[in-house]
Amino acid sequence: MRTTIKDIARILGINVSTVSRALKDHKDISIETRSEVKRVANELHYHPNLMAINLRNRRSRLIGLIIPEITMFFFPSVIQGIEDVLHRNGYNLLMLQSSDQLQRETENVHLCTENGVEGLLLSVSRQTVTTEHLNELQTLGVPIVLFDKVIEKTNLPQIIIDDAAAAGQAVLHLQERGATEIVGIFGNPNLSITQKRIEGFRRALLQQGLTVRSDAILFAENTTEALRITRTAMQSSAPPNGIFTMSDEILAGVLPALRQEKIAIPRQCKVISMSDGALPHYLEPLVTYIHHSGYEVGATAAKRLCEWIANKDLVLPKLNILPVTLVQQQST
Amino acid sequence: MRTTIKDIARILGINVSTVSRALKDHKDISIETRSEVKRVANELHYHPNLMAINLRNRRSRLIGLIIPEITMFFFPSVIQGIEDVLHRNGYNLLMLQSSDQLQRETENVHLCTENGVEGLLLSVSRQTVTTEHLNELQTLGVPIVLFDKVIEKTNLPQIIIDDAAAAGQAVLHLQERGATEIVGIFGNPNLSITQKRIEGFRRALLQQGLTVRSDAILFAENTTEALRITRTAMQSSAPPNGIFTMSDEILAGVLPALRQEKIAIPRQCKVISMSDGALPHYLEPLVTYIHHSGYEVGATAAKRLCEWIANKDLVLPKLNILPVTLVQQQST
DNA sequence: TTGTAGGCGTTATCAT
DNA sequence: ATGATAACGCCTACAA
Repeated sequence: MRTTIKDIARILGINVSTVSRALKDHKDISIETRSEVKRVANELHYHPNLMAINLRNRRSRLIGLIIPEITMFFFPSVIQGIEDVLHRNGYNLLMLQSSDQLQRETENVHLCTENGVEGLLLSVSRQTVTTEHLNELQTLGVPIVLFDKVIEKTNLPQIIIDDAAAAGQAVLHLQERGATEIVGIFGNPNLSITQKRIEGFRRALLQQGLTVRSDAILFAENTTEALRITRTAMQSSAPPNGIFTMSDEILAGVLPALRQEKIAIPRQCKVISMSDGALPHYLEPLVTYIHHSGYEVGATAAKRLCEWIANKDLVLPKLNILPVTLVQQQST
Repeated sequence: MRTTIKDIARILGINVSTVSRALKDHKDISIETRSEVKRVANELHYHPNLMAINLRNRRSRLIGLIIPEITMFFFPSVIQGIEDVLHRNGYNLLMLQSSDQLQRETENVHLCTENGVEGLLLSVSRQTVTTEHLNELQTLGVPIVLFDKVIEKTNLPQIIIDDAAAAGQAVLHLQERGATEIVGIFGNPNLSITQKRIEGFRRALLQQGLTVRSDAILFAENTTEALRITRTAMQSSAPPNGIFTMSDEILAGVLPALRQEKIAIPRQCKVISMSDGALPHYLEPLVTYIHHSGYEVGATAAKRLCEWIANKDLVLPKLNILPVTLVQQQST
């Protein structure tokens, strides 16, 4: 049985309200009483019961985080950014995975509602196209901030990078380095980040007067598929001499594929990726990438959320677009 | 204002207890009342308040997870394993990072106590040498399971791999493949996993009659240090022809270092690592590794914890040692 | 079949 | 300076 303020009150022969106040150094309580109370509290290893406090105060100090899946790419640093900021603001993190399923995402939203989270950070699943499942939280006035994998049609604030521009910049760079036949490999096409990166990619191809091959835009749901699809592309009669990958996950398949196909990088084929800057440094050759910081995305999302919670009247800008930078290495 | 059973009761002109029971299909309540209650509950978007329920039931359905840091290696899959199992058992995950600091770890234990977690999964920081800071939770009878980065001197159950054997197996393999001058690169020496891997490494060297070089055991706190230290080793008058790395994090520095030093792998130097099996497949050449599954470690830890919570009298075995397997690739 | 009342641990309000 | 009490939302004997 854990000690409660009742226990302390009983032992000291005083009232619970006195104990409660003494514990938080309320100035009405005499110094002696305060120290007495604290002494006993210490002896009995008293710890306040947050469930009771939260119930009473109608605050949970809990923030929900729902992401598709914790892979080794991108999300670890995002979570770090989130956890750091939340911790500094006195919030705790309720971590939930949707496994890229709308149903699990919806379940998780329920859980957030029921646990009384004060805010939600959400990166949506592949199957999510509306914000309907967020209504219950929104109705309760719980701030929600989307990040990375967001939804277009919504008024919820979003923390993202300029996906289209980043993809465009990549194409430009490939061209400058001499690539003429460029292929882009993208993730799940339902995601808005995929759409935007495709759009930027395609527009850049056109603007640079580059040929838009029939296989210019390829899709891979994971690393394995990326490997397979790349090999196929390289075995075609007219293999590309420039490849853009929209994520580390895809890049991780592309490089081994090129190796298996004995393609010299960058001589026969140049490679550029979007990345948060870890994987490209482990690969051979070192891969040129458009850097977008997962940590920053997470930290910014958390920061905005905290601001919003602190001031419910605050209207966050709908878009918070983080900068990206080109890091040139050996693959281009 | 969120709807409560009171609201529903008032609207229907019945008692809250009736509502409470109707909501959970208590058989005493008439079918009509039940459906009436549910109808209204739905209309008003009723969601039970878990803070209240938990307070009343003295259960939080919350499991605390404290890890040093969410890096891209190992922990993502561990967390996946944990989340999967907990979700299946109806628990939620309170995620906390210690940033490898005992003080933050202790703070986090407090948070767990105050949030009333029903169990704790802990992978300790570099600075943690005793379980003193867990006393408050243990006193309350909250089950604690350690995993991966554990502490030797404790009775708490631990989910680990056979670290010493794994390191030994690695040495054996290096030798079989022809390495004679073997160096091991290890992480923080305070951690028990480091100690055990060193022990297994050293013992295997001796047992195989291999020379134990003065630089046989090197330490690197992170990828960058691993890179630096490897370059230094390779520049020495007698560079090793076999390297064992105890983790992906270190391996990620070693391979680029060998590349920079223009060392041919495996011809001039063979490389083997312990890994959960992602990174070795991205590197060039593909790296041979002793596979230990992060997912299994996480899932097992969570499973054991749930069993223990379900049956407090259960005495978990102190050690739960998961198997490892050798995956040979091109680097040896 | 439904209602009443007490309590989970805490705090805020009002008294004393 | 301290005490009494009600309330946060829910559940459960026990009573009716």
